[in-house]
Amino acid sequence: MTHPQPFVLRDNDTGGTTYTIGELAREFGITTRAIRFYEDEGLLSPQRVGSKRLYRRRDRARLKLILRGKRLGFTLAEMREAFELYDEAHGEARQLKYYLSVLEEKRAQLLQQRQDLEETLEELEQSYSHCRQLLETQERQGKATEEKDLPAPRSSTGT
Amino acid sequence: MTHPQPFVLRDNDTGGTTYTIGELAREFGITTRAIRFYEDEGLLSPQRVGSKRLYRRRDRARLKLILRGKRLGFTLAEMREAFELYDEAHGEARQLKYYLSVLEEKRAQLLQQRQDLEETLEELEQSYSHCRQLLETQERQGKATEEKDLPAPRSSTGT
DNA sequence: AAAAAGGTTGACGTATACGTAAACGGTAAC
DNA sequence: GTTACCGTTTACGTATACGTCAACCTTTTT
Repeated sequence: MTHPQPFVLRDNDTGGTTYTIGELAREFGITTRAIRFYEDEGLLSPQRVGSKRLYRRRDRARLKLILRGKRLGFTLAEMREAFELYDEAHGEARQLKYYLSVLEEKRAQLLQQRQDLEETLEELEQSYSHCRQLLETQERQGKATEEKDLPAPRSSTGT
Repeated sequence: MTHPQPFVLRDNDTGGTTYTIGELAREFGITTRAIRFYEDEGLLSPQRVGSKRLYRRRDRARLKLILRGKRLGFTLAEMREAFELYDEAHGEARQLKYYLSVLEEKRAQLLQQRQDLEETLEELEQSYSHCRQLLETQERQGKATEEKDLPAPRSSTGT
């Protein structure tokens, strides 16, 4: 499995799929600035080829985790903590136990969030169908109305 | 229903349950500063009694919504928008339609978030049981270890 | 050789969501 | 009356997460 590769590495070949910073930025719809920032904050540590950063599958996976974490409201510091713990916890029992306690904490947090989410979704859907009912009633009554499907009908007498 | 109340209002009685800013802050575990800030940002508009703010059931409900929204990652600006739309949408079809489109957008956002959440929870639980297995294996092997249940076992040779 | 298209490191700017302190007003208790 | 406690406004400070230049390399294309 880990025997030396009998091939001559051609230039950019580091023995696996790699990505430039621009490719990742495009793929995930973020800026290169953001990706470098995550590195500054200790969340990524890509290889270097000359002065350029080279991202591998693991880096890409972490970036994915970062973005998902962000959507869930985790701060970059929290995620760095998590990554560090994960990296360090491969052995000693104390580390493992601490890691477990952190995981439980995060779990509780996510469960609370799921609760919030379900509640909000329900209210949102109630609001939605209530609105649709109102609309239907209106449309049956006043057929003389023009102007439909306007995108942003805020105030019309502005400066 | 809306006939004038035949009672003389006694001092603080505004005809319903009311709260001071301090009460709300304590109840929700936030600072009064935060509550005033939400008002500055147009998310709350309590009555005034003299110079003091007086919060009613509706204000409290909104505060609850604000805090839940925050836990879900909504910005204050987004929530103010939502409140304004809700308040304005009680009538005209155009407003209602716009409101509906916004609701759909939010719904999509929340569904994505639920997806993220479920994925994260699953990975977290896998990580959890993997860790526990590691621990059990270790404990069966090395019984000579001391020091258990340490809370934060980070590096010990710091400055 | 010159331009275009990527990459690099600073360094400063910005929006959000408050924290913190100052300086003041009202009122209830001692 | 003064201490304590609650409230008020004004204003500056701060952490997070980048955006936005600037000024500079490479490498490739023309």
